[in-house]
Amino acid sequence: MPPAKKFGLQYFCKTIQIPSKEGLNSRLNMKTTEGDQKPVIGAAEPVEGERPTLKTIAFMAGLGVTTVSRALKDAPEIGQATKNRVQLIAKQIGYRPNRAGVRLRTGKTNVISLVLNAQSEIMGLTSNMVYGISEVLSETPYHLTVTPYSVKNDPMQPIRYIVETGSADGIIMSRTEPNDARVRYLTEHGIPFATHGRTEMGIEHPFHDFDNEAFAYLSVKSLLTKGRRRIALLAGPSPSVTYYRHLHRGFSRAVEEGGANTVAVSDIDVDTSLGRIRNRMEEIMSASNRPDGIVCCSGSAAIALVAGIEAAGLKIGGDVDLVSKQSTDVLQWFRPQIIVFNEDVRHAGRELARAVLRRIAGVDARELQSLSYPDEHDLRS
Amino acid sequence: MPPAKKFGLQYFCKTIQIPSKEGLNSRLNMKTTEGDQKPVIGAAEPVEGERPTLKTIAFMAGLGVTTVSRALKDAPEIGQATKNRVQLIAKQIGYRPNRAGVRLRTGKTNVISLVLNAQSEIMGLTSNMVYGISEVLSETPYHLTVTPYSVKNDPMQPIRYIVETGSADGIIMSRTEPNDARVRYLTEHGIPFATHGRTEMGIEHPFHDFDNEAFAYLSVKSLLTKGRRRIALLAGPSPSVTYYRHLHRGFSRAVEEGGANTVAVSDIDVDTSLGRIRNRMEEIMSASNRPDGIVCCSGSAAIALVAGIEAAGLKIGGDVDLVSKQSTDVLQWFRPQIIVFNEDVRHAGRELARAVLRRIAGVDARELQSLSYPDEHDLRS
DNA sequence: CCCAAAATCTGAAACGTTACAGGTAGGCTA
DNA sequence: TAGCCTACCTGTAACGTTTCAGATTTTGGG
Repeated sequence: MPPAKKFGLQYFCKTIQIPSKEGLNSRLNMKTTEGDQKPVIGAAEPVEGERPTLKTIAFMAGLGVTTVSRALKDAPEIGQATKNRVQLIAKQIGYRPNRAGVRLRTGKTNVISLVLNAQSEIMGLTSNMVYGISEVLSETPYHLTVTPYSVKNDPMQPIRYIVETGSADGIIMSRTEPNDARVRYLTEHGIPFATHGRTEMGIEHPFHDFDNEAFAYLSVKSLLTKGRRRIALLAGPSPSVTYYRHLHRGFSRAVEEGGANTVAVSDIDVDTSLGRIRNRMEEIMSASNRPDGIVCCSGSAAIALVAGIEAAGLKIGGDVDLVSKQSTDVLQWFRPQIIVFNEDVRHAGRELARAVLRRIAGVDARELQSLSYPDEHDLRS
Repeated sequence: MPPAKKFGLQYFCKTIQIPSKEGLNSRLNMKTTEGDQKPVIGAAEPVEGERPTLKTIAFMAGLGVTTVSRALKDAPEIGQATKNRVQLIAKQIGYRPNRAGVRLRTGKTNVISLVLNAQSEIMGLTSNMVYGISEVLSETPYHLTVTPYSVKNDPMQPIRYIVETGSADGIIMSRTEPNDARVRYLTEHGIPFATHGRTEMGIEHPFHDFDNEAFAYLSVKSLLTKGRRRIALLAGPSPSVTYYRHLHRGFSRAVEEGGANTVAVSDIDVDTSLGRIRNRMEEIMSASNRPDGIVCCSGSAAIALVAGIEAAGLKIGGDVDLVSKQSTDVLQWFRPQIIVFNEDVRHAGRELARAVLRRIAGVDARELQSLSYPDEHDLRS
């Protein structure tokens, strides 16, 4: 808004109280259009097109840079009239603090880093997570940087990098493990973070998690009411990621309560390629002791799974029922329709972002732990 | 690596040539553990746990900060022996330039910003794009920040923000329009960028695009060989995004060449919610002049589309054939199986990242334009 | 063996911000 | 009126880097 800028400059130059001679001179070492000419009053004017700094405002308001800095952050030692004036100028000329300056001086980066595993993309997870986080950050001075790492690499590597180079004020990470080296490391170093998923290591830290135990429990219950007695579970990567345990806990509890039987699904998990899931599923469903009810914890895996079932010549809804978690709504339109529970990953992103921010603000970790509950949708209606 | 650090320090302190008195003293104003004590030789040692800076290396090597800075970037005015020594120390103590320092001094942010529309998530697009870009950036000093914007908001807003605050060295953006205000703005401001998709405004700029014209052409051809004569197209948002035109061009050409007929699909495009696509599709397929062949340019839309077709009581492969573009491999396992063309979005991400980087390096825009060709997979085999 | 040129190296300044340690003016108390 | 306190504002230094304009040493030619 160049017109506002012009207005601001002219308007406020008029209202400057003439400062002492030294004060004035010291304010004149502003960038001039030509390098060598003597400092003249005119030369100290903010150059059109140059980004305004504290110095610009200070000159326009006839104040010191320090005063301006404090006025902008509402410090108590600055008079109200001055604050108003400074803040008005700042707004009019479109002042925005230089991030590099702040970062160099204070060490604050105003960056939140999302550390993700690039391989284990459960359909829609990354994007929804990113958008959820961004929604929250967009109203703050924080930027979001994304740091994916390959599943083959050490998950600690990006974390160490961030800590060593001080490149973020807070970290959000997924694929949390029961005994997570990253959680330990970050806690020891006092770096704020939040995890998608829980740990089991006695360290209190911010997290958001989907209640996978409830999901598995309810899923089995749902299969039981359909008369299914031989239930199988396709879970997360065993047992490295925590929610694998939650799934099994809820699953086993419901199976036992219902007096049903468990059919083990070996060799595949949610990380497995869809092709292998399909093939393995065809094998499993061709065996004599095949399950008649399956719980699956990923939408894309469910699709491969259905393909395998049908390749074995079986019919969903007839020979076997299927319940799946999904983190995007594609399964809604997938056929045959199956029972799904939605995990709202975008909501998780929002929660996680809020958690790190509040953690950075010093809130106790215990107050930043939340769970979201499965939300059943019987798509077969 | 604290052991290496220790080793480096001890080793090199031995090899320091004793510098002149002033030189030595001037080097002693390094951060001491206690604030007020007099500068002693020991106090100037790099503090364990503090991040090393140029000053640390300078002290250890008995050189000036300037020399170290130059030596690390292989400047010609530094002796080879010095360079080797400095670079060795830097490596041993794990020196990494402070980004805020560099950025403040040079204005270089070492950041690439991915500006995305949060709503128009074509299944897997965002994540694959992010991972593709990251793959390339991970071998450079660049970080990736993601700036999503709502489809309701002005697409220019995040772009303006980035330019005004100088928060990135380069920008990657999608949903390119024939006459794209962002492209014009960035070109005028001389900010390096690359677009996913082409413009038609006579400005040469780096881009990567999927050849949607070829995709549509080949798709129709494929339908024609199956005897389909009444062909419909579900395209991108009309006509704001450029590839809408490419799709139609390839589509029309093939339909004309084959002497077939076009069936218009109104009211819906790839941005429409899956629910509305399904419903609208049901209507269209219930009408008397329904198509018998459909080309669809998004995998998730195809799923909703199939649901609509089947809701109308029609059978894929029998009553109607479907060809779709997909940017992830879920359709592979979707049933009924349809003909798909893969767009490798991860590859696009890599291309785009390479393009911005080379653009930043000063390469001519015309050398940074690439197209990727449709890759047919008949999943029905 | 001397001097100029080339080869190396150097400190100071600057980028924009905030923390620190005052400074000044005005009003109040004694 | 002197002394002090409060309210408000100030300049300087520092964060880590690079650029500028030298300074010093080494080399080589005569």
